[in-house]
Amino acid sequence: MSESAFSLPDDRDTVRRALVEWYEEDHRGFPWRETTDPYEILVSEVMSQQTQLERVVEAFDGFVERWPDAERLAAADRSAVVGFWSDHSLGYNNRARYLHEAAGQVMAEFDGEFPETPDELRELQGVGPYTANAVASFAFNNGNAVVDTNVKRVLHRAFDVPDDDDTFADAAAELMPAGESRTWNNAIMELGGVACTKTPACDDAECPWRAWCGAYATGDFSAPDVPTQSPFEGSRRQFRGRTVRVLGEYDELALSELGPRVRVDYTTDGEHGREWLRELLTDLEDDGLVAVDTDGETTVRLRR
DNA sequence: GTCCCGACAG
DNA sequence: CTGTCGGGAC
Repeated sequence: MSESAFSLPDDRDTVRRALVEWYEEDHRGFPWRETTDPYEILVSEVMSQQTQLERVVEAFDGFVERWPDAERLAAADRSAVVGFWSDHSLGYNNRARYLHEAAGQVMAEFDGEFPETPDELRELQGVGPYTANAVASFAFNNGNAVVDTNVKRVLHRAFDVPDDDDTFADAAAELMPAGESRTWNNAIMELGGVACTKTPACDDAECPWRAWCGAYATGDFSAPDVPTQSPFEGSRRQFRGRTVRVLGEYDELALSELGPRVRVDYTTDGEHGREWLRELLTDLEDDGLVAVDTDGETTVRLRR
């Protein structure tokens, strides 16, 4: 934390209070905002990574109903968890595996007692800096300032924080009122989610920071670059996803049965044939999502 | 096409 | 530090 390359308002308490009051006045009522159970919070956070929140709600309710705690998730077959993930179109099937593994870690490494600090939470599979602070905050009110794309956009626009991860972390930490990570992190992400959106809704959402906001003053609402995704249609990602979805419908499938169900132009010796499929399956196997059995005719299933 | 409360492997 | 990981909604 050297020179401050940004300038937060002097009357920080006023700025903070304005946001907290705005949040408490009215905000979206997601189910994970009604609980402080660290397991449920973790589930919601992992689901929310790169997936629209509206789509997470249904999946979240179904998931915690089926696997109500870490103990029962850890005891579940991975195939069931990955199958659920796929059925609910949550994307990134690896995250289902992470969650399953993390539940096992809580049981085995933490004696069934959820870790409460960001550093300990980071030890769980699939939990990075964002998720560690989010769980510590929302479950235990014990986190640091979270920095996600929403927070970056808000800080960049409002207070000219430059597009640099360390600087964002410093600025976010400096702005957060000590000991209020639960409310604060919810509030600043809500701001980014409903007011300081890509197309800003400052007045409609009655943004509480209009009086201090650089972008609101200048009209320059440019935001930090978000890396553009390669097209999904026809991508390897798409075929991985299809493979997992198909395998979720069967106990076990031979390559010749799986291939045509994954892509219509599948022909054993063609451009996208057995060779291509084997390679795809090797990756899925390395990711711990499927199991390939080469005794006799090669068959595939979701990994238990 | 673009976006979405990131994390991990190489 | 860069590429990869799903898929629905707009």
